[in-house]
Amino acid sequence: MPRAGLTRQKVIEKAAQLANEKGLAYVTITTLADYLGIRKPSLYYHVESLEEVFEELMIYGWKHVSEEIILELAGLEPHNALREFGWKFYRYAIGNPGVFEAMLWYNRYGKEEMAEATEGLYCFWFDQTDRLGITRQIANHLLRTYRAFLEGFILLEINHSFGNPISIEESFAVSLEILIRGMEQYENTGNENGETLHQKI
Amino acid sequence: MPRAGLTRQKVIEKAAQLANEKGLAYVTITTLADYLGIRKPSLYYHVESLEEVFEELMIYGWKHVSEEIILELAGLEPHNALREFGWKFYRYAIGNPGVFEAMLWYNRYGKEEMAEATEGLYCFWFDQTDRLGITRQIANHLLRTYRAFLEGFILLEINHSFGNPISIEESFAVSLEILIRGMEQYENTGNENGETLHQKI
DNA sequence: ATCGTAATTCTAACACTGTTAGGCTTTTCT
DNA sequence: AGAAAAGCCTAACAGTGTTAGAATTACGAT
Repeated sequence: MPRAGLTRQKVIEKAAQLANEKGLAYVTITTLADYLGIRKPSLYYHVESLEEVFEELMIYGWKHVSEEIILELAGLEPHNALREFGWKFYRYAIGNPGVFEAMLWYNRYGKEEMAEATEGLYCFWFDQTDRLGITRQIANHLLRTYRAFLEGFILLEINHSFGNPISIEESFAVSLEILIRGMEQYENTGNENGETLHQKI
Repeated sequence: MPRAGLTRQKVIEKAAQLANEKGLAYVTITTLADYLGIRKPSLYYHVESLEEVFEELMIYGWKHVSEEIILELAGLEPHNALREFGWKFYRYAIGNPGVFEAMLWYNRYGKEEMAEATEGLYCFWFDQTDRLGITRQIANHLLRTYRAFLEGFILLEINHSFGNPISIEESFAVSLEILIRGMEQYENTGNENGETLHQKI
């Protein structure tokens, strides 16, 4: 039997593909092995368990979305930057629904790799809130607000949980305006020098 | 062998208990049968499948949360009503995490029973938005905003996905202020008479 | 070139799921 | 009391993730 020439990286990438095509729940040891053209037990040479595959998918997703977002949002006015941040995240998640589902498990595993993958996002966020004169204390709360909304909204969309026929994109647009306008009440109340960077959400 | 004297209702209630104690993922045919003191196949006399159990849990949750919320929020000023709505939902979900997880699947099954269970919530929502002079069109968008944030935030909390040690309740409080302040930009722009009631979200 | 070793894939088997088939008791109704 | 239905059981099946261990393939040094 000829070898498949697999590597851990390729396994994860294929898993990402499969998850995006058929949903994360479809990714099992069986289906993934099939998709890779090998037998189930052979997978365990590259990966420790199914759970580890999901964990890697999570890191994979946050790494990619961080890169995309940070690269393209430098130099925007804070409000616009935050709006575009929302849209970029949204488009990535809708375009990669399976990987997004895995991203939801962030912090379930306390890995260093995760901190590295998202460090750029934190910097970006606190950069904007600093420029808006928002306390670091509040900025941390607002980050949770933003994250909760984004992940919640996209999860609902992916699960087809919006029954109403009105435009989902329009709902998302309105929601961003709500958030951006809502945080104005906390602007220009903060110190110049933030407390600590590299916070977890 | 003496009978357990079970009924469909009791099975669902026990499933809810189990889900809240150990998490929804812990609820399986095996564990549930064990918890009820019967053998696995006996469950199928009361219930069609495991998926049906989850579906019933979802309806169960929405029914309960609707009742709680609507009963206690009559007569409040709209902004306060919305704030209290958020808190009531939050406390219910945190107090019943397993049932809440099942509630996330809303609209995955297009059941009539679901529409009935949540009808009260819709009425409550549109009652508040009407009084604030918000268009029904916008009110539908805002409902999605609110729902996405609530479900997203609670899901993150339940999954222990907030790594930062700062107070989660305070984050929730700040978030509600964001939402309530944010929607002011859409107030007093609507007609007196709403379009249609009983909309899906 | 060839031998030894390590890397990669395999088959076989295990414990665990949800689910179905069919038998045996207990309850309920006439 | 007798018939019918309801409620629970044991036995078995196909599917899952996972482990053990044998069989190949590839590679590096002699």
